[in-house]
Amino acid sequence: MTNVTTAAADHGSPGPARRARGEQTRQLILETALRLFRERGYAETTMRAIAKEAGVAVGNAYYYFDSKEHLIQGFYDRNQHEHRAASAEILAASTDFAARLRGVLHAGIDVNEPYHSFAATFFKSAAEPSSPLSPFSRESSPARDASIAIFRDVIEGSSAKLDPELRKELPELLWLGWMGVILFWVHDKSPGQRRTRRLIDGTVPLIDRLVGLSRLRVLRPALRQILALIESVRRDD
Amino acid sequence: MTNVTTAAADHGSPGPARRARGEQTRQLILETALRLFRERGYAETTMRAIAKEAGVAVGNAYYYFDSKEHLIQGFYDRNQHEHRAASAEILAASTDFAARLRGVLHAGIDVNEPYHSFAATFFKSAAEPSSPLSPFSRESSPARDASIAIFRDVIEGSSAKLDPELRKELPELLWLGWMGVILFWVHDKSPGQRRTRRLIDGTVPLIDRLVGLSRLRVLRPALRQILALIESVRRDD
DNA sequence: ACCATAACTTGAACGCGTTCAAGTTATGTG
DNA sequence: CACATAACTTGAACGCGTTCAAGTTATGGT
Repeated sequence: MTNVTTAAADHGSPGPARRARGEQTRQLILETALRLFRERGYAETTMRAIAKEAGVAVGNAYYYFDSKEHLIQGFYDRNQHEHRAASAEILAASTDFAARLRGVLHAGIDVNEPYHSFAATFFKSAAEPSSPLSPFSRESSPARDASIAIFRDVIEGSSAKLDPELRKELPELLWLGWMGVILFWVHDKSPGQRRTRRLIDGTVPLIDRLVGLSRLRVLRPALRQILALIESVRRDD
Repeated sequence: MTNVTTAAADHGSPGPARRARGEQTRQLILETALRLFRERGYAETTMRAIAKEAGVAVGNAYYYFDSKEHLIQGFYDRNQHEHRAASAEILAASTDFAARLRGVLHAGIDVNEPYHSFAATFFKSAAEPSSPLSPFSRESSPARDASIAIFRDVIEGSSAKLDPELRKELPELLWLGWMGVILFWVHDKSPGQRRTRRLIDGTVPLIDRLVGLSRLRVLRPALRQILALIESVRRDD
């Protein structure tokens, strides 16, 4: 809200005439924070501990990050990139829609797996609608768009033939499903989160069949109805 | 965790040889808290303010409630009862499955409507898997079971004919869908949350049709596959 | 009636996230 | 080179949720 804070928020995208020192300190604080989160958990890591470990004053951390929660955004960005990279390999290997979708979903779980124990701890931050960490918030729209783009790739590069109207909506729908999988995963306490794996393996064939059916003329009215529903619910914010 | 705290937790179900004074204080604190939440919002209401307004020491509130979040459970219970009462009227009016389901969902939104602005504030508490406020937690299983029972009534009292296997699973599935509607509602900033209303009105006919289709012999294998998926995902915790 | 014990109540104190007025350091300009 | 200004850094202080040792009050057994 203050001038200082607004200026600090700009650090996200490195401008042209930016001092190097600031970015360095920012990275130092972020990496120290993520390391301590991994080692001790989110709630158990205090801002004082982060500052002390990074060798700066506690107020300095608040110059670069609006709050403790905002440090998590760095974690999101990192995992997002890892998911994209892991997905690229899978998408290069096959053109079968089901195989592509299944691979991308499993890759997403793989990437997040090491953080399962403390992902739950800060997941609540993401659930609050007003929080900038919410996957539906404006502040996470870059990350959201990047994530939706992965699912667009799943469809575009696949040999699956589907209704053109559905094709436009499907990436966002798959992303929504992915959020559901994440929600399930966070609550999944089974060893290795194998219930989440089973959920993916069981759901993908159903989606695959449904998507294939979308071109049948008999089902056209039903499909239009569903698409109209989505459109009507999306209207006005 | 301490003896005192454990004893306090027992107050939820009034024992036989319980002192009246304690229950009175408990109610006083809870009602004061809910009133202040409504007036000022959850985050803006401090435990000190609740204690002061109720005329007790702050430590006394912690004798009856493990934490500030636990005060919300009282809010849940109250709304749960209101939903049940509002649903009873609707369920007495019609035996049509779609009308019953639609009515119960709208009634649920009606009951929660006055609290929309601050429901979002404490919704994050419910999203954390480890939180006792999570709808999936063991501590909320009584409230969850009561909520599922409403959807069982929707089905049992309806004239809809459906596959017996599906009939067993459907109440819990509808409850899960209801949680999804609530999640949508919490994020819904449209005036009067009319997008949520549209979501309900658009989804209910689809569910109705799907449920009706469940008895068709051609779709039997697909249905069995879905039920098997649910079963496999439910296994082991 | 008496007292041991459980039920209840108190408020100071702790550690936390966060703020901010005051400092220090680097940079671009004359 | 000097100096005004923006960038950065500091740590004490604030209000919060929560804890707990110490009190007070009511109850059941004798």
